[in-house]
Amino acid sequence: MSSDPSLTKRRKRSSEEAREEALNAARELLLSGGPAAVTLAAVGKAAGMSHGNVIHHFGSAGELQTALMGRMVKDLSAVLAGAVSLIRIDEAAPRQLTDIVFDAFDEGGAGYLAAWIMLANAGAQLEPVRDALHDLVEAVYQELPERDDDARNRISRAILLLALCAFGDSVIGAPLRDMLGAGDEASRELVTGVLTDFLARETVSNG
Amino acid sequence: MSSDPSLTKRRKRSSEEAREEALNAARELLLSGGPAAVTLAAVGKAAGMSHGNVIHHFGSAGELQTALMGRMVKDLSAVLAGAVSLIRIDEAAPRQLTDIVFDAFDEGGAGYLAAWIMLANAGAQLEPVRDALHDLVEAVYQELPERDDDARNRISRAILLLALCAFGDSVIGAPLRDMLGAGDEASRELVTGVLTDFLARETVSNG
DNA sequence: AATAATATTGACATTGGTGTTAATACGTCA
DNA sequence: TGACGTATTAACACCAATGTCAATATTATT
Repeated sequence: MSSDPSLTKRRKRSSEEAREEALNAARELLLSGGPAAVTLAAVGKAAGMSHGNVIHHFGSAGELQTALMGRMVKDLSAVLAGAVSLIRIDEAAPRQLTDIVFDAFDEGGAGYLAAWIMLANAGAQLEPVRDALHDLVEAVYQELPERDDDARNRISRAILLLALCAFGDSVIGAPLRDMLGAGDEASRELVTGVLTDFLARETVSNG
Repeated sequence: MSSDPSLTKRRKRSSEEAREEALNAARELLLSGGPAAVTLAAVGKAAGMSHGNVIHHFGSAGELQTALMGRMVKDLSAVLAGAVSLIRIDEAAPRQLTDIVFDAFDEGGAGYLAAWIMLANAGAQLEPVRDALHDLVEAVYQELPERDDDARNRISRAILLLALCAFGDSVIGAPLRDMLGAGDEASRELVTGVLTDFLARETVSNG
């Protein structure tokens, strides 16, 4: 009775596949149930494997967490990087930029994951985003008619505001918009309007 | 050996005091170590009491968590409400408004706590903030020279953007500003500039 | 087909957080 | 001062999550 061929239904994935499926399951669990819901047993069950197998592929629960953070940052960076090639400065540019960054923080719950990273004191994990943001600033800058330090500075500030709003909206936007009686698109329209000014005007009043 | 007077140094607080000290300890633990650091034992130790006593005052770990969320929302609402009386529409108003709301999210780690609430799927806990935001919108509105539906709508949008940025900056602002080479005050200066336009201009481009 | 490599599992030990309880110390009030 | 209410504690039981390990199934290789 120790070996019953009819009942054996193991599925053997490659190491990469197993990790990928486990990470997908972990991400969904985090988004649906919060950090506390991401346990080895829960991830294993959702991914169709034993919790011991999850440890086998990641080493420990902490390393699974780190891998999940790394994957999210990688995805977020990739979306931003992919957006760079689409940048064109015309009348539709502000809304396009807004949608790209807002979508980047929405898709796959990147904003939620970023918040989780910050709460877990793992801010250093966000480092790879730095290059993506720099590339984004540079791409917009190169499209400007007049290029100087002030212009680059202006773009940099615009991207900062855009990222802050995109992040904020992805995490707490829904209840906030509801409280203020604003529609689903309110945040994006708002930021689009601000960006339009930023890209059009010469300088920005400060202090 | 069951009673040794020389070693007894119990400190008996009132029920309110005990709860308050425990909540303060819990908040600090959450900010310094993340959600996982908020355990009954840790809270008890930080507050100078046994973990059993924490349960005695809150009923359960979950109720301690709920109480902490409620306390944070109450504090945040109070700061916003207290700001209402200070609102004056003059040249310094935008920066003043910005500082009030940014400080509200910074003080006591309100932004971090709000993010934690959203991650824990407890968004309903934020409900009391609704009134505070409405009052803030109304206060600014009453200071406007021309008052109509469009004006109130404009204020409402401005408060939305302000809240989004204040929240975002409190949680992820530091690393973001660092990535973009912006100074500590960059976010506030940025939002102040936007608010200045919002309060000055007639309408806002949308769509 | 046989062998090697490894993905996979189930059972177990361990740790840590939660919650219970009986006993005890502290403050209040008669 | 003595009694009462309760804040407080230590010790315990319980459970869930983590991690270990030996055995087994599955795929690839020769």
